[in-house]
Amino acid sequence: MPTIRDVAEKAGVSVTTVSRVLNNRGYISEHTRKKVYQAMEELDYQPNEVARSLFRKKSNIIGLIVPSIAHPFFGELTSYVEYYAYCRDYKVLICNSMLDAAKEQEYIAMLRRNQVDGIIMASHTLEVEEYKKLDLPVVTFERFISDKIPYVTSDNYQGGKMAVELLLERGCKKIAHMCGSLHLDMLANQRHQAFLDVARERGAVCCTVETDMNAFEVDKYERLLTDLLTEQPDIDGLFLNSDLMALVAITVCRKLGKRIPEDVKLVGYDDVLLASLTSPQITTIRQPLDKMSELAVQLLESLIQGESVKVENCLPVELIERETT
Amino acid sequence: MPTIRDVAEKAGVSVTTVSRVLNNRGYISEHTRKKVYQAMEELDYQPNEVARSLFRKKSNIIGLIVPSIAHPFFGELTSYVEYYAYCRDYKVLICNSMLDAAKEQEYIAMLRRNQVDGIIMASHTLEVEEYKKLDLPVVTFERFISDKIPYVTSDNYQGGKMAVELLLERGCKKIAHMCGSLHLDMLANQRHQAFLDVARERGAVCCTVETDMNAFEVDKYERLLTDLLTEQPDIDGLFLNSDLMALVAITVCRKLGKRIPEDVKLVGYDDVLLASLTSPQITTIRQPLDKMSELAVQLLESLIQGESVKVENCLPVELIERETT
DNA sequence: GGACGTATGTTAACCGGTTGACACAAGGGT
DNA sequence: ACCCTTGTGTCAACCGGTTAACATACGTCC
Repeated sequence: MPTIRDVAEKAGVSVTTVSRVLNNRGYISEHTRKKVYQAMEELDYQPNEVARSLFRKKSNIIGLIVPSIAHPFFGELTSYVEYYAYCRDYKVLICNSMLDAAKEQEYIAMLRRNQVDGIIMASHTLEVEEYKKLDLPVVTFERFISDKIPYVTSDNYQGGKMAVELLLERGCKKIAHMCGSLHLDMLANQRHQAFLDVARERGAVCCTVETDMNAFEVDKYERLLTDLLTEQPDIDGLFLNSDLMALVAITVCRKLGKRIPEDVKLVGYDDVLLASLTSPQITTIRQPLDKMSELAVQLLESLIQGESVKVENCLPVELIERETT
Repeated sequence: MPTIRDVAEKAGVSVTTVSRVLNNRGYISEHTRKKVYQAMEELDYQPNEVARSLFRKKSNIIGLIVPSIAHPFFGELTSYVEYYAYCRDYKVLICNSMLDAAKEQEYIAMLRRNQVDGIIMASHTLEVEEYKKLDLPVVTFERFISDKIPYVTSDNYQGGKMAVELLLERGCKKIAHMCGSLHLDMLANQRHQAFLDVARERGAVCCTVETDMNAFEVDKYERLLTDLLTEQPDIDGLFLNSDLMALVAITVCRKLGKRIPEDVKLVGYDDVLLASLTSPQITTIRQPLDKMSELAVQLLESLIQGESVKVENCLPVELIERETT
């Protein structure tokens, strides 16, 4: 790899001059500028960003911690975050926490060692206190940590409400909600609150299935749903916290010989790409993932630049009715 | 952020001593080591990896270029690559080329600027020559560049062969293959070669649909498949180059009133998580993505360490028959 | 002829680590 | 008494850039 010295030599100028060209500061004649660019071209020179980062105390790298990029929701999220970050000249280091608290903490330490300018947290296995200690700019998805840490979310309560109301309107008598662990106070838990509130208000029978903390696995979903629907065969409405869960639910219903939407109705969540590609297509609550990701990147950049930002950033959800209701 | 100087001061030793503790070199008494560790603990010190990278000329970061992480295949791939890389103490910078050649080239330049130790390329929009010029360790997925650049692939010809043979065995008379652009000489094109060979050998009528270079979009697949199946309604077997395409094909067939597998049989490719979650579940050719990713990381690490490695790394595929055949 | 703007070079410090050379001291072994 | 091992410190150079301070040189304008 050629260095700035090689460029200077080749162009017949000083290192300072090359640096001035590179950073557009001070006086540079058109002639010299051309010579320098040409030398860079010939050497295929690329400035060493590691050296620049060290000096500037800014790496232009952000960390993104997700449970697993293999999960369609987080895959799409990552894709958007990377896109919007790159537009603002930030690179993304990815971390798959696999919903493992120790791993998540290790990742955070790693990101600090690597001097990332900020972190977007979409995995939350740690207690609030752990995040509060962080001296870095942080933006979270779907979790309130403190009034210093902005979060991006969508209107979970409204989403849960619309989902359940739709199920009841379509005639469901006994409904169930499948969600992740309710132990950590995630904003997504508001979906469950809405589920409970609406069910009570309308006098519907309801029950809840919490998937375990450490399981993001389809097998687990399948087992839980199979158990649920065999133990309580009169359940005729399912509200699922992700489209992936809904996808599994479709499979399980088919295996149990339950027709959708005749015998059981489903509402998923997220509206990932897949939701419209399944058979039947999944009725779901759409989170504006594109906008949410853009906003997260925007907020993080503002924090990095020392600006203060709104802490709560809640975007509207939308009911997309398809074929499972 | 505390520096090594702060640690030295707090522990009452010299910077050199702290560095020796950090890197386990030279003589250090147990007593001093403890003092230093305690100081690091108290300050919550993390060594600045940017400074270390600069000195060592090694960033312990690798770049991963994929078309889009939102695509389930590449999402899973990325997840595995990140996992195996992290096990070997490498961090991953992600790049979504979106199958855009200019973007891909920009990403490569960016990765060089950032001094990544190597690149895993799973997106290939550029001509072979462009990759040959790279002075970095590179491992590719599914593409032969030169005998200097190792590649990881699965047995594409065999995969194509098994897929088509299955379709014909199940009684298909007119089959079609949907694949990406055949323009660039990707190893995945061997699937198409196998498709043609087997079809000719068995005297089956066949045709091909190439998706456009720049389209990774489901809409595009849908349009192409709809056109195909309406213009040639006697097609009764589809071989699709990814499970995502197969998923779209299921939707299209349903819209056109064609039953699967009675009227049309499908074979997908990859065996991503989704393939077994759809209704009907997709018969597919399984690529051992986990092993392939691990191998890619292993190879890259070997290259980084200056070892020489086998150029061709081909893993076996497996036919997973499910419900679409 | 002096002031000023433009253009470039020289030098040195700095970012936060790592490393080698060398000095020095304490303790043990012979 | 001397050598060796162990433990620690000081100092300086280095990685590849950036930047401030200062010097110098050429035009040009008044």
